[in-house]
Amino acid sequence: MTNHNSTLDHLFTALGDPTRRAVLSRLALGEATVSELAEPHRMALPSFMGHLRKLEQAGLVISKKKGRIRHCRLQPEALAPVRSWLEEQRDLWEGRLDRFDNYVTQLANTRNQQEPQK
Amino acid sequence: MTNHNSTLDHLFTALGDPTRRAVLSRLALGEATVSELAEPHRMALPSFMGHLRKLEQAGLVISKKKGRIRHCRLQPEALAPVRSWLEEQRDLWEGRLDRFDNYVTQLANTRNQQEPQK
DNA sequence: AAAATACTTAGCTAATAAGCTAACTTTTTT
DNA sequence: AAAAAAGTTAGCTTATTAGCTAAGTATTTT
Repeated sequence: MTNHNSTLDHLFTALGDPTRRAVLSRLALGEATVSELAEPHRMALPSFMGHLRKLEQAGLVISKKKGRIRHCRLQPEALAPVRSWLEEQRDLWEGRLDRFDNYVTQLANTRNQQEPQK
Repeated sequence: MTNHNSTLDHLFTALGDPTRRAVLSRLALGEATVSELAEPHRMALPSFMGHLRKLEQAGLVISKKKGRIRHCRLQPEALAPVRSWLEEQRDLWEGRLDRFDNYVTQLANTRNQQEPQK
């Protein structure tokens, strides 16, 4: 295939897990430290860190360490490629619907001409 | 967590693979048989069927067998939960920005009152 | 009736993901 | 100076994913 878009791969994969989506929702309310983010999830910290790492790799979260504390925040622009892909798909699909409309319209016209009264 | 939404899990996971996204783009142009869908992908048929199965499990594709041929088509409504989730996230984030704006504005006012000229 | 087509099923391998515990490093607190 | 806090790193287990080949089952075609 011409476009193996690994950015979309990483984004969609990151979003395909409930823990990770919960972290994003939490971060939408404001910055948080790793422990704060981890607290609601029944999971050992190293396991949770794995999820956080995926979110960072997808570009959805950015973090910076101050002293012994790591602060995380959302990078909402990172969702742009996802939105674009969805819109692109919608356009494709609507394009198809339009063509189908044209076809039906044309077919109706043709029929009216060929069989004026049935 | 209160909402372990496995529909979103399946959808995002299905979208997180380039072969599967390519199949969706292809199907946006119109129905196709399994072999037609598989043809552009350098992959054995059983491997490809695995991808198709995931798309069906996510509800994105519907197929029906006529004779020995399986015809597939897109189910575009299936993307709705994805769109909803994205909009929900955007709302959350914009909500936060609004609150931040208010905070900054308020802070500025307070400063003006406390330290009229610095 | 035989051969070809279009999947399907079964079973196997290698890689990745998700989780854990234990031990370690670096700040901060006391 | 010692203890607590907040991550990190290392290493291990289990489950899932993605791919393959070989063989099997219906349906058409010839």
